[in-house]
Amino acid sequence: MIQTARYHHGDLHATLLQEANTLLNEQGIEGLSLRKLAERAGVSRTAPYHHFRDKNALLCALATQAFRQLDEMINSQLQEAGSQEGIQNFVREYLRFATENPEQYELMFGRTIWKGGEPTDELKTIAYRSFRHYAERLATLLAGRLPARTDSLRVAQASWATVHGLCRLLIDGIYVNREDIETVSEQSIALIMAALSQPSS
Amino acid sequence: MIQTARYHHGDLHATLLQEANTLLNEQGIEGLSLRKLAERAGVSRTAPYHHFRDKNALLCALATQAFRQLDEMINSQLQEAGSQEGIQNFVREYLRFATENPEQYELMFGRTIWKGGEPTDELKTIAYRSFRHYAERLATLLAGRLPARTDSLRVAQASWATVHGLCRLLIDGIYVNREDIETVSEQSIALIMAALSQPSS
DNA sequence: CGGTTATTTTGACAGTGTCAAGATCCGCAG
DNA sequence: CTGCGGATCTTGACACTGTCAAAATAACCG
Repeated sequence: MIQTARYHHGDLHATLLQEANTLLNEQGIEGLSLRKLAERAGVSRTAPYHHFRDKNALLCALATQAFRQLDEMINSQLQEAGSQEGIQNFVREYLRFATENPEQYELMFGRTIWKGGEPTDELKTIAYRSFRHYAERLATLLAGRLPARTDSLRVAQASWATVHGLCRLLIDGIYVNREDIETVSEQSIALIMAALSQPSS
Repeated sequence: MIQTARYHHGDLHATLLQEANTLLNEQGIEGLSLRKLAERAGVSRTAPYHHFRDKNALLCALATQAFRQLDEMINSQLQEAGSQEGIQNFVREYLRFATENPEQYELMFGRTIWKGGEPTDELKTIAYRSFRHYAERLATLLAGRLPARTDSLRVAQASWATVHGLCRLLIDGIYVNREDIETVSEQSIALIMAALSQPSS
């Protein structure tokens, strides 16, 4: 895509991203080191530094990719089905995305990027866009059906928190077993749906 | 408590835990290194290894402490107020606990312990106990008011996921700003309450 | 007092991210 | 075609991490 680098290696930039992704999925975020990555790409330890300012930049680029994927999923999922079924399908797809790519999800929403090293502007943009698409969709769905002093943005945040929290519990294996995914997911969906149908004070 | 260690240092075991806690709160989990810790305690780098098998054991002990604190809070919060107000107060207290001690919360529920190094049996026990106390309380509250084929355990997991998810978003600063805590918290509480009042299929 | 044991230290090793300097190679101006 | 500038890559180094082995020290118990 980007026309950089067809010198020694060919296209290190792309190779690094690709190799980093497989390394991430194989060994998790804590097993992803620049030196291992460089070795896999067949270059010296410091070669990646000419394509990414530091490790944080590499991780942000990786997360950006994943968010683009997520954003696509959100859009295609929420575009059709004007009713609440669209939301339900979105939640199911979101959970599938997270549980099938736990390491990517961890990278996207984990503290490594958002607390440790500052997230790139590009990453912040795409990350917020995903949420905004969901929030906007929810807003049109709830239009006029919300009691006074209830912002649809808040509903979007609260419901996202529900799904996000479930993902974290599932991925890290806390309080929710892997085999209970189905049941708990449906219960969480019911939780959100109840709030959408019967918004209380 | 444990009668070990009144030799050279006095009580290294306790000192390490204490100093680790302040170091955790000061610099976060990624700033907590055994060497820094040892230096603060005034001992050599490898001295801690005679009180904790490895870094993971130290972190687990730290998390265990925090969970004991959380469990106490849960019990005192859910004991009184038989109605739903008890739940509401619990959620508010939980959010306060997490946002006031973000590093501890991260340690308790973060991937460092639950994914990276295996959690201690002691930690697993106390961690699950906290959740169980909440689940049991919720069960008596929902007794008889749940539609068939709806397990109260699932409701407990789903609602915990909501609060947990909100904590993560708040702490890591994703999608929810620090200044929106109040509003989003109330919205999340409303979300849970709606589900408790009007449990759908 | 002496020996066993718990505790602490020193030395070392592999691994990490990152910087500084030098080497190498491509593309483009002359 | 030649040579130069800049992009790309490598080597060497530094500080930091967790952890092990072996030696040193101090406490306790008989």
